[in-house]
Parts: sequence; C-alpha cells; structure tokens
Amino acid sequence: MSGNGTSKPSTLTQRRPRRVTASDVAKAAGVSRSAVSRAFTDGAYLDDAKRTLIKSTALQLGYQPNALAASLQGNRTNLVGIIAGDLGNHYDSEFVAQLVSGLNAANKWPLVLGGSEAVTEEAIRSVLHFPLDVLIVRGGSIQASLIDDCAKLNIPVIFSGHVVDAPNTDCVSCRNAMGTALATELLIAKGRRAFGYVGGPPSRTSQTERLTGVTSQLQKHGLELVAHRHADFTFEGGSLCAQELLAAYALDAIICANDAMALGVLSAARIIDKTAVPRDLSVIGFDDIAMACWPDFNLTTIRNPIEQTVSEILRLLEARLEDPDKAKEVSMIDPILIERGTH
Amino acid sequence: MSGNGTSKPSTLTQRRPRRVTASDVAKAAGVSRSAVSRAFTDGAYLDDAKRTLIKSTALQLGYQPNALAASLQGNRTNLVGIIAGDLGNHYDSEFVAQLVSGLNAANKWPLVLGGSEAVTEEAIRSVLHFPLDVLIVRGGSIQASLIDDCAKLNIPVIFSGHVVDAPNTDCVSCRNAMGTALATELLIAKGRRAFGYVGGPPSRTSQTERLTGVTSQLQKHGLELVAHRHADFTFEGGSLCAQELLAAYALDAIICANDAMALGVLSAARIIDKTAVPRDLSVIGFDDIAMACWPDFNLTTIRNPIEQTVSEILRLLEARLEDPDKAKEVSMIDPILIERGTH
DNA sequence: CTGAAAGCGCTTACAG
DNA sequence: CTGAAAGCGCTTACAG
Repeated sequence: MSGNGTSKPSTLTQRRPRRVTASDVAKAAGVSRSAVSRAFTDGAYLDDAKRTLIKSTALQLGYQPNALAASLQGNRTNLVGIIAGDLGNHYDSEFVAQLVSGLNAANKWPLVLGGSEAVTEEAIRSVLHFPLDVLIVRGGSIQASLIDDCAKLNIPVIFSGHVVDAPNTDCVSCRNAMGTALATELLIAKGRRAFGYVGGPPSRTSQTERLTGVTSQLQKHGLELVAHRHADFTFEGGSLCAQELLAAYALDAIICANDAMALGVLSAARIIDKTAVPRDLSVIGFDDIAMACWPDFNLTTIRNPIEQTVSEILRLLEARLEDPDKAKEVSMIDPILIERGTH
Repeated sequence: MSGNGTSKPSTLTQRRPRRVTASDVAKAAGVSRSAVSRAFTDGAYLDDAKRTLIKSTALQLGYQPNALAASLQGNRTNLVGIIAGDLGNHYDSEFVAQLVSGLNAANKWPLVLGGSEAVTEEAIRSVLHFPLDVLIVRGGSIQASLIDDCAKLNIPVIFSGHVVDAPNTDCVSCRNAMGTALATELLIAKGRRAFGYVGGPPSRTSQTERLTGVTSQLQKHGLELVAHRHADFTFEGGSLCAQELLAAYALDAIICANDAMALGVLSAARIIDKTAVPRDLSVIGFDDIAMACWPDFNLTTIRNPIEQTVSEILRLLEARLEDPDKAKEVSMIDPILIERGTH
C-alpha cells in the first residue's frame, strides 16, 4: 500500500517499515509513554487498572517493546553469538541443536554463524557489530585477533572443545587424550596389537590430544602406532583412509577421531570382508552420535557428553554475565567409554 | 577490575559493560562524531586523510559501530529469525546449516529458535521483540496468531515446507504428493503390489500430501494401500513401525515420509531377513539426507532439494525486502527420484 | 567537505 | 503512582 503510493522510483529502499511504538500505544491509551514502558517492566510502580488498560491496548495494536532500543540503555541484549563448527558434521549439529534450545530456555537468542565450512573473518567482524552479551566459539582455529576484538568490545568469549588462555575467557572441553586412552586400553586388553589411527585435520589441538591419547597409552605397553591418516571428519574421509590403511598394513585395531569417520572405516572394512569386524578388526569412534547406536553399526565409541557440555556452557555464561570480571574458568568434561559391538 | 572496585554489593547486575563508542573515537581522533559515522558509511563525503585517521584510530580502540543503535534510524537490522524444525532431525539440520551459511554470505544474521522439540509460543513472542527484517518458518504447525503478530510488527514471514495463505507472506515448498507418486510409480512398474506407508505426525500438511501421493497413484492402478503407520520422523520410529507392519502384513513395498524412518525400516527388515531388501521388499525414503548414499544403506529415495529451496528462500527474502508490499509468492520445488539399491 | 542538531524507540532517575 | 526530561549510540538532513 504505502511504498507503492509514493512517487519515489524504486531506488533500493534500505528503509524498514515502521513498527508500532510505545508512543503509539500511549496515545491510543491516553497515558504517558513512561507509563507504557512501566507496564512492560516487571515490578515497576503502576496503577493496576492502568497497567491492564495499557496491556490490552498494546495487544490490540500488536505492540512489543523494541528490544534493540531497550538495550541501548545499557541493559543486556540477550543476544548470544555462536560460531558453530561445521553444521554438516553430525556431532556439531547435535551439539548446536542442544545449545540453541538451552539458550532459548534461558531467554537468550543465538545469532548463529557458520553452518558449513570456514567462517570468514569478515563474517565474525560483522556479527561483532551487534552488542552481544557473549560469544560462544565451537571448535577449532579462530584467529587470535578475534579475542582482542572481543576484549575491546567488552564481549566475553566462551570456548567449547578447545582450551584458550585469555582473560575473561572461559572454556569447556572434553578430556580428549583420556578418551582415546580409554579406547586404546580396552583394545589392548582384548589382545589387539597392531593399531591404526584416523585423525581429523591436524591443525586442531583437540586432534593432537586425541592422537596423543592413543600413542602414549600404546607406549605404556611397549607398543607403537603402526600407521595413521588424517581426514576431514566425514564418513567418506574415514572410508578412504580405511581402504588405504587396510591395503597397506595388517591392522587389528583402528581408532578414529570421530564417529562419522569410524562409520566410514567400518563400512569400508565390511566391503572387504563382511564379518571382519569385530572378529579380526576392532573399530572405535569418538563422540557417540545418534547413528552410532543404530543396529546396522552398533559402534563402540567414546562419548563426548553433549548435555553436560551444554549445561557447563550455560553455567559459565550466567556466571560471566553476573560478574564480568570474575576469574577465567576451564571446565573439563570426562568422556565415557561406550562398549558396543565393534571391538 | 571495575565491577569489583565499587562498593555496590553483588545485586544481580543487569548492566552490560560499556563498549567503545563513536564519541570515544571522535575524541581520540580530534574530529566530530558525525565524521566518525561518515567514515563507516560507504560513499559518504569525507576527506580521505580524515577517513584514514578515523579508521586507524577506530582499529586501535577496537571500535565497531553498534548495529543496534544504527538500526534505530530505520535501516534494516539484517537480523533474520529462523524458527527451525527439529535440529535433531537430519534433514532439518542439513537444511538449517545451508540456510545459515547462505544468510551469512548475504550479510544477514540468523537468530535461531528451536533446536529440538516444539518451539514455545512464548519463545516466538520473545524473538519478535527484536526488529527482524524477516522471519523464516521451517516446517509445521505454527499458530495462526503468529502471522497476525508479525503483520502488526511489519515483519514479513517466509514459510518453508508448508504453504500458508496470508498477505505479504511468501512460501517455498516441495511438491510432496509428486514425490511419493514418483516413488509409487517406480515400485508398481517393478511389480510391487502390496504397499505399506510410514508417515510422520499426521498433523503436518506436508504429511497428508505425501500420503495422498501414494494412495492416489495406487488408485490409478486399481490398487489400495495395505497399511500405514505414523511415527516421529526418527530411525527408531521407522524401525518400530516396520516391525509391526512386517509382522502383520505381507508387504512387498514400504514408502516412508522421510529418510531417517526409511533407514529404520530398512534396518528392521534386515534384522528379520538380511537379504530381503530389495529381493522381496522395496523401501523408499524421502529427502535424500547424507546417510542415504552410504554404502551400508544405499537407499532409494526422493530428493527434497535443499540447495534449491535455500536459494529460493534467499531470493524471496531479497525481493520482499526490496518491496515490502509486493504480491505474495509461492515457489514450488520439484522433488527428484534417486534410484539406489533398495527398490 | 564538515559540525551542530534533531531524532530513532526505549528506560530511568527526577520531581511532583 | 505518574509525567516530563535526559540520555543510550547511532544516522541524517541542515546549514555552513
């Protein structure tokens, strides 16, 4: 209606259509705009009848206080940035799903970056234009400059899956080395001796830790890792690695840095010999994604507890908001060995 | 440092620590705050040297314009609400992943609601406190009142996976009936006659459409659906349905409303008889999620094209922002039959 | 090219 | 309990 009526030619209109405002409600209800504001503030002094009147007028007009304008007063914005790893990755997507619903329940609104592939530095900069209450960074390699930027903007950062040492920066991470050590010990006890390892991209510290868990546990028993490969955390990547490894080495155990790759390894091993796993070969993953327990796979794995991780993040977030200057905290989560049918 | 120095007892401080401001930069650089604003506005008149000075001062101070304050001027916020279906659902999570990265690439920032399970009406109301440029609703059952609320707030809505008839509301949806009809036809041509169907929650219109595609195609050949069940779109749900159906009926074909359930059906059928599929039983899914092409499943399915759906959403979004009063549009996406090994 | 001023929609002391 | 006023951090005409 409006936009077309004016004679303005279709320049790309950057303007947003106007939204109902507290003044509109005040006018309609015959009260001051302060009263309208009070009507929407819990515990503000306001005559009951007046509050009722304002609320019903607002409802009728479809008024909702503009959270952006409100936050200008210095209140919290309830906006939380999430730099998600790769949402195409099954573990990350399960993780983000739980984090998002946890935040929603706590009346926080996640502004999600990422989705797939690398998040550009530019995208991160852009999202910092918003006065976030906190930024949650999932996984890997984030430029050090980001931490500086956030510090200058007074936006606290919480890292998940990666421990970072910076002021006002909390971390929650799985004890990665412990997880793979658990897996290694289980297989050694079962009599496995020729170990292969399929890791993720070597740049990630979590990957180094998981590899270390394997090698150091082997060492304790006087064993050495026979071979290892790196892939990209995908089923296909795991499958390719397994083809290479099984063709070149006589392995009786393969430990993987995540479940998706472990399922790929399992799949490739079965194509070579349907019943090889677990008879001649043990395969163990990491994460315990939903598919791991599907009967077709029944994958033995190391659970990287999502629920606990998310609730730690939410706890750290509240504490940080409560006291922005509190000492930084590192919360370590114990992984759990889940014995199923592939070892 | 600061917060602890003051004698204020630890009342729950709602205040957000202050962020560097345009005035700070202006003061530091010895220019007016208007100049700072211009330095960050492409194409604004400003002496080159002055712009350089301001930019470098800003960089040093870690200044970024506050997008919230800026949007108060009536500019776009670049905030896009997404009411995601169930992020635990593999298709939805792949979909949201692509949507998020598409939005990011277009300089839009998704505010995600949902994650898992039902999104509460209260949560939706809360997110409408933010002046969103647009709200994207994925999937199912959204209260009619939501559309009203958005209309009053001048927030256009885009529905995905569900066609809704409302002013200024665009939709993009898959031709659901066409998809399942394609699957049905393929199986009839192969000689299948005894069809079962595993659907999703019956409340969803997309589910009704998918069921209709099966029954009406059967009818064309003088056939009737032997039996159908409803589940919750999960592997486990599909698996349970298959156990029931296969115990009670002599079926030679099962069509499922999504891939996760189809994989569950496949799994259950194989537990009964390893080689039954595709010899005695055909199984076809819907969506074509990543797992469908894993060799362990090699699922024949109906692809619900994500990339195309996302790019249509982005197109409709741009068009709607360009002209808020343009006629509503419904974009229908053709599903694609993907023949693999389970039919 | 540039600064001072008005205004975006809210909240919050400040007086009544 | 209530309204008028100041101010949050920005942008954008308005004069120079």
